[in-house]
Amino acid sequence: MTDKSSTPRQRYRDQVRGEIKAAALEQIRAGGAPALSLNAVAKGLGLTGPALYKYFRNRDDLLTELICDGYDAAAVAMRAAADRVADAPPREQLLALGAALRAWAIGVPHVYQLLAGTPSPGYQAPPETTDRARAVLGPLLGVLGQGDCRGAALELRAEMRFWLNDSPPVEEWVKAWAPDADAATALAGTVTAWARLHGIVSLEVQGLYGGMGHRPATLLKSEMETLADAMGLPG
Amino acid sequence: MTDKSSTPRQRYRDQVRGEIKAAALEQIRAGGAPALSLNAVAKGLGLTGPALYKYFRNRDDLLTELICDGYDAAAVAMRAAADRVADAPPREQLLALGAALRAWAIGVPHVYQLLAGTPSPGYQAPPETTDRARAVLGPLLGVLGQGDCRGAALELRAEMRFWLNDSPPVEEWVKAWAPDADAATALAGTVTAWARLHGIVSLEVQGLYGGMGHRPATLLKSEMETLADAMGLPG
DNA sequence: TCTCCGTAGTTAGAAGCTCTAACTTGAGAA
DNA sequence: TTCTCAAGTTAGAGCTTCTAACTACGGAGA
Repeated sequence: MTDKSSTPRQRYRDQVRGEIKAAALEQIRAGGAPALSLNAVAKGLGLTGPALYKYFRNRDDLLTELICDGYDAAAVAMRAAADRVADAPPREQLLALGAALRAWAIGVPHVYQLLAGTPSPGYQAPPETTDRARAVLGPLLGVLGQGDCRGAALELRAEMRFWLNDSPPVEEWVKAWAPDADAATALAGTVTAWARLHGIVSLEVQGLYGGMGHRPATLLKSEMETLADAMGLPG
Repeated sequence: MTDKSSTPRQRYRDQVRGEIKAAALEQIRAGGAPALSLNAVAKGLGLTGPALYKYFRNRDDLLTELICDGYDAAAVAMRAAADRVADAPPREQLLALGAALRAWAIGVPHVYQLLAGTPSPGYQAPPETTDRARAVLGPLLGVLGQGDCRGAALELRAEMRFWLNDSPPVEEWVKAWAPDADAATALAGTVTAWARLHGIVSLEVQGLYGGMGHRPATLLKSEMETLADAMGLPG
């Protein structure tokens, strides 16, 4: 069986698709998702506008692919960070994962905004983004599964148990990343970490700290340390 | 001196401006900020497109006004909540303020997204939004100023001192809302609360909890309780 | 080697958008 | 009662997404 992706036509097609995506990202970097113009992208590549419709069904299709690529890149960054500190104590792992997500996000703020925002009138995120988002958060499950809820987090953990019972995919996801941990504990810690990280990072990439004199890194460190304390993470 | 806002011309003008804003908000509610079309708004009011330019300089102008209105509404909601629990212990005040912001946001999710996102290609938030955002967070200063940083938050507080020294408007803002508190402590607690609230609420209004079985209210309560613990708030 | 198919790219154009310019009309002010 | 000026109109430039119909060429098979 001939490798389908290696016929000259297919290779050319893949390359052009890549160039289109790169040019589109550049436009989004300069002016946000609403500024993406297929016409301008085409012109930049020496084509006319309608030619792009041979490569992407429409504008939303292109955006969706960029969003999926974004999730994948974030997941790679998280995984790399997790590997780097695999032998460190859990508390340090949590700090490293938080710092990694922020570092990735501020390196490509327009991509982070793409993942978080509504890029287009009536845009609906396709279902496959859920899986990709879970891959980004996966490494957190393994770390926070080593902790233990206490105080106000107990109620949260109780609710996570219901969620786990209702949704087999979620249960599988947790089991895959934290096989030995109590699933509800890992999930409660991860959801908390997710919300904290997203709050800090999204305020930063949207420039809402503008004119604020503090460094988001300090806030992030403080928040991850506090979470490690609250979850009793050793290290 | 005749009241300028009561000449018939002016009253008519104010009313039409109000109708335009209401129709615009309705469009944004239905399809997000990028879906706002001045043409469609005008048609809905029985006018032709260009007529709107007698009332708003351009599309961004209208958006800016909607954003300012949004901040004002959020500030009113926060202030009302603060008044309602003025006699309660600080911990309960913090919980109430957090719940109030979330309740306001999920009541008008499109407005919250408007405040947080990039509504238009190249849109630049005007400087007056900073003051309005501070009015929203103000009540938190008074509550968290009654606490005390410890552990990992000490480093954050140290950074807040620099910020206070560098920026007189910030110092004034804190003094206005928490005159008797240590300004850096109040600020550190408020920035932390802000980031946590924004993380939880923005994930919710953007539907990123979609298919997640948990109730954001539980996460919010847990996070505010944890913060109250970390700041040693009595209650 | 020659033929033919299909894909890449083209132009033309519909329908929409923001926004400007120039005009008309009618309500309030003097 | 007259005059002024704001409100609203039409026309149109220049942009957008996206469809339809056409051309031309590269690669696969006879």
